Amino acid sequence: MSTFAALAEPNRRLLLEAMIDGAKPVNQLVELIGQSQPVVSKHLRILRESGLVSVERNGQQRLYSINPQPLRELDQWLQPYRQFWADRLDALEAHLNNLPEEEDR
Amino acid sequence: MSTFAALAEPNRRLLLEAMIDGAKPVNQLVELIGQSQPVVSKHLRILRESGLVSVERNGQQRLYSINPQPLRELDQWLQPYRQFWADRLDALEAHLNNLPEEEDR
DNA sequence: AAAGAGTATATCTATTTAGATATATATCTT
DNA sequence: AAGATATATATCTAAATAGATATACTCTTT
Repeated sequence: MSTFAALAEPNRRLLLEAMIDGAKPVNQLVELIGQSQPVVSKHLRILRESGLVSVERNGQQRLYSINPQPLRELDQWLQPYRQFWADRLDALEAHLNNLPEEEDR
Repeated sequence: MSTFAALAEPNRRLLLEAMIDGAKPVNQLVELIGQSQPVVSKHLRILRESGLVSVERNGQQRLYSINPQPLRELDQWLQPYRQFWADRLDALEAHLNNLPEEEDR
């Protein structure tokens, strides 16, 4: 399944978003998205097969985490369209505003 | 339909890509993606309803062009994931490298 | 006004897909 | 080893969707 198709399902986007702050076991993901465990496992399988997440065993749990490569490619796919919403300086400024915060130095 | 769902269909992505260099009438788009006219019109309707394209009449033709707003939002959706493939400086550098070319000044 | 060109819509069908339910597999605990 | 816990898979069903075909609409040309 393409990255776009994998991301087309809202619950799968929720699952990804839940992993932004780190790897999560399935039972935590089940709670977070409020769907049955088999449904969550099925979505996770699709995310896995699309390369969007990786799994790691930890005892009887499986820890799912984000695999950034397909998202990177999505970022690149967007490239030719960026000309439509900004000239060079605006794009740079927007990018700087979007960067994660950090202490002054 | 969500932006993601609209973009999940390969022919719709082809249609969008065909509009990168400017507005195009339906018959040109039909040729470019090699699908029947009704199928193309259907895909264009979905792109329209998702806000990804705009139409303008020109005599008996309809000119379709890219409407960037949803793609912009997709770009913003990606933001929290960018930390996974770069630290701040790398991200900035990558962004600068990605900007459209322009003459020196 | 009639004919033709460009495009949209309606309807049908086959395929895909999300979620439900039941069950299997693997690990841990006692 | 038996039970409990965590997760995956199989099967079914209802809904969504892409493409095919037929037809309607609108503008232009004659």
